[in-house]
Amino acid sequence: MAKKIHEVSSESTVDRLRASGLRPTRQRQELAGLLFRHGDRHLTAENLHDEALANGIKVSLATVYNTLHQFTEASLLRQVMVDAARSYFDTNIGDHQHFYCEDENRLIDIPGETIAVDGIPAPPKGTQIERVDVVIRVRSA
Amino acid sequence: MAKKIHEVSSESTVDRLRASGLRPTRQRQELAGLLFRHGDRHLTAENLHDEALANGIKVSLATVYNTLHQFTEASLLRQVMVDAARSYFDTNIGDHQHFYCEDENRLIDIPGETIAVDGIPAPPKGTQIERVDVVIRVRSA
DNA sequence: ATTTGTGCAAATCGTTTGCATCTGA
DNA sequence: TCAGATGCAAACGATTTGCACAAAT
Repeated sequence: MAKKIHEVSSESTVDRLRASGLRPTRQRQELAGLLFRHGDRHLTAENLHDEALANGIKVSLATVYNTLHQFTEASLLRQVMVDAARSYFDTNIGDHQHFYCEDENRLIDIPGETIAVDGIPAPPKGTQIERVDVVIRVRSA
Repeated sequence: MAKKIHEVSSESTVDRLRASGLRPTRQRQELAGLLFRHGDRHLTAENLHDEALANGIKVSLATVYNTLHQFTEASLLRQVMVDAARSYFDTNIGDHQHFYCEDENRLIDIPGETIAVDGIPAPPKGTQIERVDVVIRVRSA
């Protein structure tokens, strides 16, 4: 008989998924558990897939991609574009910006209160601002 | 006898390449000619390749990629990361930022003087700021 | 002469999709 | 029951690479 090693789902996770109109399937609960258990995180689809496998969670890479996009659409995650090679997903959906270490491919949060963008021109006719993204690229000195 | 329809190379182009430590090969001169002939532009590798072919310039897509990266490294171009699907290259290397129309996948320059980022925290220990990128994502209202 | 760049096609990488099977409501 | 999810493998599109050939210094 297998021992239950981890407990990644929870009441709140289930409710959160339901509130977003997503069926709380086993995979979504387990992935949400990994994503939101610890604090703010920045990870790629591969990262999450590896982490799932390492935690004994059976899920395909395709489902990880689907889930990440569904969560992003449901505003549970935010996608960060910094590297042409791969997409990062940020579990912090609050107002904030990022440092990006180009050497180590690592993202670091900057709280939204500390940073500000001034002098934004009126958006092009017929459009409205969706989001303002700031990426501060850094390298080892 | 074929008539010379276009004249994409020039003294300044050759000098510019030389100054960047790049051999002024036929392809690099012609691509540079296309890139910098008109004002500020935002284009993908495919865009440039198509444009080259349309102008009777014989160059492979692989060479276009190589050239774009070499130009970027030589600071003749700036790479803009806004879309996970493809990379844009900006012929404007001055201080400026961008609107990004998510509907039409179009970039619009914002002059550096009009926009400002305040409250940037000290960069992580051992690193220095390389560049500050601002992307203002807009959608049709 | 030697180094550097080019072209092509094949390889690679992250990501998406088609479809048969499963599962939650 | 049955719409919605999943898994797998195959498809995909953008980008890179290996290597023989060509061009620049």
